[in-house]
Amino acid sequence: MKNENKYPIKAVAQKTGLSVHVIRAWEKRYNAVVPNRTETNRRLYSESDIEKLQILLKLTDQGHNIGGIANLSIDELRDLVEDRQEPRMENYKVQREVRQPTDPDKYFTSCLKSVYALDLKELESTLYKASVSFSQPVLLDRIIIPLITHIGDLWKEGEIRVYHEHMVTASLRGFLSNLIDTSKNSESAPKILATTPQGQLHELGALIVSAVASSEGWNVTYLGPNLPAEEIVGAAEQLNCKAIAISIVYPLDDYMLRKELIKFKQILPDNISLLVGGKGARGYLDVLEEIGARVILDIANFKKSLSAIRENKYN
DNA sequence: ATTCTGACA
DNA sequence: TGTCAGTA
Repeated sequence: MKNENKYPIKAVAQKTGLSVHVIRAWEKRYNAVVPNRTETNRRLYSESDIEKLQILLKLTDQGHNIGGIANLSIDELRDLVEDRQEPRMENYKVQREVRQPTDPDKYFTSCLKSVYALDLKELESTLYKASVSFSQPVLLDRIIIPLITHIGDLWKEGEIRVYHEHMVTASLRGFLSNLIDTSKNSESAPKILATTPQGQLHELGALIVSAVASSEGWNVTYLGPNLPAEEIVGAAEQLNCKAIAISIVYPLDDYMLRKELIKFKQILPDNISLLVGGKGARGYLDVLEEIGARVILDIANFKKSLSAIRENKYN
């Protein structure tokens, strides 16, 4: 009857928001959480292990040093968390309930259900709830991006209809643009343009890019999908952008798109970086190399390119 | 494919 | 805290 050790370290990382490295480091350095092991030496965490890690994260976010609190018991840690604005109020009941459903996976699943049901209201309301429950990185990495890539896969396999994708697009366009302009304030922030090239109607990838760039501190202008190269470059020049991000989904070998991409080589000023991402980008590696574009294969990659561009003053 | 340890930035 | 190497 010992079924308490269910979670491999990656699952724990996802549920807590800590990286697997930090989880191991806290164990090695402070014995914060010392899980059981499998016969092959892999860590297996219990529910209470996870709960302790969640509380530790909360406390370190509040300014506590991990070294000072790592050895405390779960109960002692709980006490530290509760003393806040209204220390002697009896809302500890409420606190318990709010803490439990804090799993991004649940929101992701719920969003997906809404898509199948074509329930736009439900989808938007779930997204909204998620946006107030999680930090922007968690929201993007654990809910929005998985949702979009999942929808993309389903669409490619013919599991869903065009109108499903349109619904998600419509809903996320509004939602993400909120996310984007609430955080773009600084005049000094580097500017980036996000769009899809002519012929590319699927804008979800460009929306992700916009959201990620925004969360990385860029001033994002989202132009919507299906724009000719001249227009994209023109807008980027007028806005004085350091970078242009375009997203390509399909097909993998579109002659018109190749032509369109080559135009960039002629009209793109060399002080503007061109970033090209999306599942479809792989089909155009040769052209992209020729026009000097950076190919973006995943979000982590994209973030790195963004900071690289920001560093190099001359791009 | 995932995780583990240890070294290093 | 992140990343890389070399294993199991």
